[in-house]
Amino acid sequence: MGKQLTEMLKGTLEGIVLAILSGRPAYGYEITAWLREQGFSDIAEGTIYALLVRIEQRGLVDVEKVPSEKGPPRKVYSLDAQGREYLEEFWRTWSFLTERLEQLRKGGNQP
Amino acid sequence: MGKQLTEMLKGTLEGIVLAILSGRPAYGYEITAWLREQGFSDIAEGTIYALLVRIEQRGLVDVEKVPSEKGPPRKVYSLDAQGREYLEEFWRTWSFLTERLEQLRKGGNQP
DNA sequence: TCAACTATTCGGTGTTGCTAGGTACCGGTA
DNA sequence: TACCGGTACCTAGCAACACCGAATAGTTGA
Repeated sequence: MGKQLTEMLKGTLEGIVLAILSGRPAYGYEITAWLREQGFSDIAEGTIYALLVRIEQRGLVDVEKVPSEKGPPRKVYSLDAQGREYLEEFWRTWSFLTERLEQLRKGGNQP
Repeated sequence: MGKQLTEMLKGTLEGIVLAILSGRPAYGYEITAWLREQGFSDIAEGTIYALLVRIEQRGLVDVEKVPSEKGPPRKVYSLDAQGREYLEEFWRTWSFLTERLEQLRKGGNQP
């Protein structure tokens, strides 16, 4: 899509990945591939891996190394309690934003 | 709200301001005050001014200096044709994002 | 052996919002 | 007069994030 999406993803991509992990555990390569299928065609692999490192360091996920049949071992991430809490806060913040933008879109903008 | 909102605003704040200007011309101080009323309580003034400079340099807005009764002259910004086009693309990108996130929130996440 | 796929990592870059100041003009008050 | 608060704008330095490009490493099949 372009540069606008890149900037919008700042802050939301983290929530997206956490939301994915709230469904079930997953590893980086898998997440990247899935996102591409969903239309996030130009998401960089490096971006996802860096994000995963970040949320791991913040203690939002548990990690387990699992051998793969076809390649190097996978690092499988799963949401922990703190991650679930953080995800809920993410949804609240997201709702706040979407509500304001919905208002603006409807033309309810009287500054 | 916190750090999550700060990151989310990257990319969307620009659209928000453009959307405001699509309603009617406005100046920085006014926009900041209005956003604070709308719940964006911790938006920094400097952020808005820097953003306005940016969109001006990109040719998305017209600027007019208007004297004020109580203070220095105001710089009143209004959306031009290119800005309107850019705003439409913003809405398309925004729709794309919200649709994916709506899906994820509903639990339609099978990575 | 070489290519292709799987899987992760890393350094450097550009954009963005925040912090924390500063400048300047005006009206009211002590 | 001197000073403060409200109005209005600007700026330099910082941190966080996504992207780019490349490297590394294991497995399978031609």
